[in-house]
Amino acid sequence: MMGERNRELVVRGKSLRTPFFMPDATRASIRGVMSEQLSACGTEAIVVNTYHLMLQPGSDLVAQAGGVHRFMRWDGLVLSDSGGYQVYSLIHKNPEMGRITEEGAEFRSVLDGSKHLLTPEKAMQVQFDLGVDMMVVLDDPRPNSAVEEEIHKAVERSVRWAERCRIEYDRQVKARRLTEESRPLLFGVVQGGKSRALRKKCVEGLLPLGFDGYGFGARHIDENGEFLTDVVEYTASLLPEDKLRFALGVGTPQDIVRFWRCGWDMFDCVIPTREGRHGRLFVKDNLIGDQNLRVESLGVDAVNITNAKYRDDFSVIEEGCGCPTCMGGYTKAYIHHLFRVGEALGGQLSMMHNLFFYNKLIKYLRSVNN
RNA sequence: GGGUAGGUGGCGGAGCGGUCAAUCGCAGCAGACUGUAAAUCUGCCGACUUCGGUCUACGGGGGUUCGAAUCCCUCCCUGCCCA
Repeated sequence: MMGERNRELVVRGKSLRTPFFMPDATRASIRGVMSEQLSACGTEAIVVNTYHLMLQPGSDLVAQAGGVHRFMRWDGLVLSDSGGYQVYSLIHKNPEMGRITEEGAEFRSVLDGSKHLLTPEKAMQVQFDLGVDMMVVLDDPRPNSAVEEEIHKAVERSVRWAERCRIEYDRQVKARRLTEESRPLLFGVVQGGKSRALRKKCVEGLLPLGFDGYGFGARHIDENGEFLTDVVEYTASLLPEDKLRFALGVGTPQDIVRFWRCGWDMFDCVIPTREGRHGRLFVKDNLIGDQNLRVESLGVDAVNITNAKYRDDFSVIEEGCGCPTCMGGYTKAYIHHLFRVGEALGGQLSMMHNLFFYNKLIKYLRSVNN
């Protein structure tokens, strides 16, 4: 098992314990949840997106606002994703949305069709303009179903892009006169799909560049939805113990525990917010007492609040839950009603419950003597 | 009383001789969602079913036709206009 699993780190003057979960505020917002409420849910750090904020409102405007923290009124930590995921979710899934060249990713804007070139250097500059606490190199993720040759090329390109990011990062730190204490952390991202050899090759390319932490990139499940335990565990074993290990886009409560057991300690995912907004609420956290953290015994369940059976269920989502929604006494019948009539408050109450649930899971992981 | 437009599945509303158990939207029932093109998307949505079909259906009744939600007659009922 990995070294110290529950440790405190200080990033730009703010402390944080591992492991931690960051909800995705892609466009500098957790759709309808205020910062005060986020904190009440136990959230300590969030993720914003380079690509989306670059297009709208533009990183220069965020800089003008005094940085993303001030802009969105969030005092906690902020990590920005590089736009690497959009290389995958937009371009690889829809070739008409742009193309990848050695220079960078040429996006056709999802907003108006205009063209935008996101180079590794640009990705760094934008993230510095956003003024985030943690940033990620631009990478080139590929679907796990891609042929090995394609993933091999993506690994090599990701390493070259990581190097360009590293160079631009150092340039920015110097130009902005940032110190060791005030500089943001920089994460490299390990690609390589399902292949041990390619993951290793990628790690070997990234380590000499010296990042503050390393991410597990691309999907962690295969085409059949099976968790790639071997490659997830193997990749973690290749990384220095004193570096942060960031499982990008992870995941379901079960997958977070799986990753954590494999040695990863940072997570971000849209699941708690998106599924909450879609009416799926996590309940029945039975973790307490199971020191082995067997995923099978997690006891995580979910209710679809839009189901007709909740129409007249006047109990809260989960008795004893400390989230703002349950503590506030909002019943299932009420939330059900809000979804029925299309009121945004239904999604907001649900997102808060799910975020609290995720943070409760994280707190439990911190408490487990590993 | 006269004229006129209509009556289609829970609602709205297509269809105007066969390929109609009937486009589509809403409502309803369930599901999906993993570095957010997602307050989105998918499936089901007359009854029964051994899922191949079977039955009852487009206001009621009666015709024409090989065949009618679609054409004709008649009755009933709505909306609008004129008295």
